[in-house]
Amino acid sequence: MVADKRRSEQPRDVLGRAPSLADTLAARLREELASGRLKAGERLPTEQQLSQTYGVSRPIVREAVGRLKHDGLVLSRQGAGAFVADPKASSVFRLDVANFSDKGDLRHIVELLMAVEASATEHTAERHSDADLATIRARLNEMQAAIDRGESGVDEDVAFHRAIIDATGNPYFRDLSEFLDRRVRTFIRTARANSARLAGMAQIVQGEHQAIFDAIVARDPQGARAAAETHLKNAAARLAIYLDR
Amino acid sequence: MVADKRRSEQPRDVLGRAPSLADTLAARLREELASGRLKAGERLPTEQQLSQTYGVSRPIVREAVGRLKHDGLVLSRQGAGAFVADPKASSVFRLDVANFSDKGDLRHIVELLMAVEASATEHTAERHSDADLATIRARLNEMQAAIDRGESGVDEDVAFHRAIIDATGNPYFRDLSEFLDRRVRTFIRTARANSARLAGMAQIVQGEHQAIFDAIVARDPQGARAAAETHLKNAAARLAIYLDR
DNA sequence: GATAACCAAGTTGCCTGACAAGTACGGTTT
DNA sequence: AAACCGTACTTGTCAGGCAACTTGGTTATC
Repeated sequence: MVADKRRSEQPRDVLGRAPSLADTLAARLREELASGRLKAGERLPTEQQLSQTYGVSRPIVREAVGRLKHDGLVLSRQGAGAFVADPKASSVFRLDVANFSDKGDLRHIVELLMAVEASATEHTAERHSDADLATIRARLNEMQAAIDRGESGVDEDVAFHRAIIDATGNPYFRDLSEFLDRRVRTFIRTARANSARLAGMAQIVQGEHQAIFDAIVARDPQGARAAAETHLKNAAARLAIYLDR
Repeated sequence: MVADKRRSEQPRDVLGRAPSLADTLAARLREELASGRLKAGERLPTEQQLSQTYGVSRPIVREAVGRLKHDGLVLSRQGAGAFVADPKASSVFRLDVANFSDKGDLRHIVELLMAVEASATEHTAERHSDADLATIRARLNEMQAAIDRGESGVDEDVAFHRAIIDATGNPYFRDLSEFLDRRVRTFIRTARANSARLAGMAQIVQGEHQAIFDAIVARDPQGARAAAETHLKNAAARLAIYLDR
């Protein structure tokens, strides 16, 4: 495993990256499936045919079809062929956040994040263990310590929310909100970077955190949900400020 | 950005399909990344090295790495190599529902479904158009018609909820709840198949639908959320009955 | 001596051709 | 008519090779 010394030179994938042939072919086939020209259970053209139709080699076709298989859209049997999978039976879900810079898109993401986090907070309020509570309290204190040190506390902020979500014991909540959180909060982080009003705002955020924590301690699900919702709503509002500049 | 430890790549024993080499290799590499032996920004071994290390041909390595690229875990630049992607920057999320028969897993799924649908219903109540409302009403009537014909109305049930979700205009709500819905409701459908108490229950369900619809019409977000929550909670309870038998 | 142009090795992207393993279908045999 | 079998077809895998691109060091130039 050779280490790359120039870590700052992380390749920018989003822009400038020419899509590979397999990528474009996979996209076209996906379109073909979505359009309904190929129905569930039907057989796809053979790799040979596909390679001729689209003018690429068979390994490329294999790679493209392999992705569809990976995403649960097709199934293949050696010797028989590849078949369109029944969407009802598909067990994988794929979420693509393509154009994150788009403001409408960001709003949609935040809405989903709010739905998940508010519900998770509610659940945690009604079924947390003592150990869960101790962890959450520790994160809350760390956030305060970061603020006292004059830092933004964004990382501690994330950790606090994550502790709450983890306490639900629901891996789907955990994974989904971790993903959404990362997307939204890295956005916030970069947006905040040039801001001067950092210190005061962090303390306001902390106050909202305290309200959430108190409701959890009191085992008050409704209150916890409400506190989480206002917190997230405020966060979205604060975010909007930076978006408009 | 991957959601699950129970990767579907390894034990695809569902239909007896032996996992392909590319599948298993992809799973091993994924493990390698998740374990942290390879950190973000580092370069992966070359395809040549990988093919020697794991004793497979280079096309197989390409296919495996291609899946990691597809899932946003790896980025590659022609001539330079393949690099571990920064999870923070990853823009794809993958949700794997591997062992759906597991009861705990089903509960987690239902919890997520409830979170998404309740929030979506709330949003629709506060910002629906007349056209949205007309569509939802149509679905409600179709459900009633199905019940009057003595059918279970499961399809119409799904369509009703889907109309509400669509009205939010949030594609992430739509896609996610469609996926979860499909998983849960096909389960319900098969569970219900042998049940005799079908007719009466369908009418009860319809009553809950009516409550949701009324709250939406009244543009009462809180009421809509509450109605949706009770409906989903009841649905989960009804489901539990069939699970326990 | 510092800087710019350049070259060679290494790497991924893609291709052709081939063989093995498994499947489907039609013809043959019983 | 039913069971059997062989052949063509399809996917899974491998080997080797060329083109495009990146990188780092070397050489040429000022």
